[in-house]
Amino acid sequence: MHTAPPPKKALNKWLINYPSEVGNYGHLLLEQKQSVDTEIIDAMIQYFESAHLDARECFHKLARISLHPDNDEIGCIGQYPVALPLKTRKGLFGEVMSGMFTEAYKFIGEHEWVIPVFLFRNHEDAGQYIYTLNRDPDRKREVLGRKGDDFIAIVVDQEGNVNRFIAGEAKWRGSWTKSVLDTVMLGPKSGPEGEKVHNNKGVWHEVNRALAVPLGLEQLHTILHECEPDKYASVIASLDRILAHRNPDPVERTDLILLAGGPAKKRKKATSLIPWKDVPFEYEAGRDLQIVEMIIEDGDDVINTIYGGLWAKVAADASI
DNA sequence: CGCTAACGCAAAGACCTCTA
DNA sequence: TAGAGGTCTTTGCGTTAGCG
Repeated sequence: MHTAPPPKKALNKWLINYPSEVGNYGHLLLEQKQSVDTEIIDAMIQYFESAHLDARECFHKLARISLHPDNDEIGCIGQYPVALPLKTRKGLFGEVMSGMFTEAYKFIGEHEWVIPVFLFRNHEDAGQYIYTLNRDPDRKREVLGRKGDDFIAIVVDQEGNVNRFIAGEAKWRGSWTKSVLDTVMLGPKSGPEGEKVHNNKGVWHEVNRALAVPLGLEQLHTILHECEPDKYASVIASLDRILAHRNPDPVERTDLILLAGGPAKKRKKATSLIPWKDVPFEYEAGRDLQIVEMIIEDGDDVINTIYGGLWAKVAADASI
C-alpha cells in the first residue's frame, strides 16, 4: 500500500507553481526554481519507494527474489524498479509524479484525493522482465509501456463511498517544442508526401473517448480486496457497486493530463504549452479537466538519480 | 497445420534542413 | 547560426502471408 505523504516541502523548494482555474478546467504550470539537491532527491525517493512498494513485492515474489536486502546472489540483479531501462523509468516517473501532484496541489474541484495504492503491479511486462532478468542476466530488452489509463486516485465521502475518481495520462518528452506537443496531443503526422496531417491518435483522442469506468478501478478493487480488505471495506463495497453491469452506482470522472520534461530552447519563463485561459477546444469530453505541465532541466539525470537511489539506503544499512 | 519472414506499429532519441 | 520542425533510426512487439 502507498503510505508516504506527498513531499510538499521539497516540491516547494524545487518547483514554482502557476495555478489557474476556469469553469471546470484547471491548469497548473510547474517550473523548476532550482536544480535538485540531496534534500529534494531524498524526499522524492521516500515517495517513490512508497509508490512502487506494492509492485516491488509482487514482482519480487513472482521472481522469487529474497526480500532480504542483503541478498547479493544473482537474485539481486533484477530488482524492481531499479533494473528497468530508462525509457520505462520515464513512463513510471510520470505516473508517480501524477500521483504526487494530485496529493500535493489543489486540483480542479478542490477534492480530497486518495491514492490507496499505485497500480504498477498490473504492468505485466515489467513483471516478466524482472522474472526473466533474474534467470538470465543477459536478457536485457525494452519494456513495453503500460496501455490505457496511467494512474487512478479516488474521492471517498463521509460514508466511505467512492463518488469521484481522477484518471491520469502522463507524457514525458526531452524537449517540449510546439511540434513535439502537437505530435503528442494530436497524433503523429501521416498522409501523402507534402500534405501530411496529424492523424488524431494523440492524447486528446484518448482522453475524449476514455471510458466512464476504466479498467483501473477494477484493478484498484482487486488490490484492495487482496491486501487491505478490512481497512478499505467500504471503498471495496462502493467500487463493487460502481463496477456492476446492472444498475451501477454513478461515479464522476476527472481527467488529468501531465506533460513533463525539458523546455524548448527558446521557452520563456512562465509560459504554458496548453492555453490556460479557456478549456482547450480539442477537449470534447466535457468532464472536469486538470492539466499539469512540469518543466524541468536535466530530467534524465533527475529520473536516474531517483530510480538509482530507490532502496539503496536499505541495502546499504543491511550490509553494515 | 504450424513455423517463420516480412511488414506494420509505436515510442523516443538522433540527425538533418530550413528559417528568423 | 541557433533553434525549431520534420524525418530517420532504433528497438521490440504483434499480425499476417506464404511455405514446407
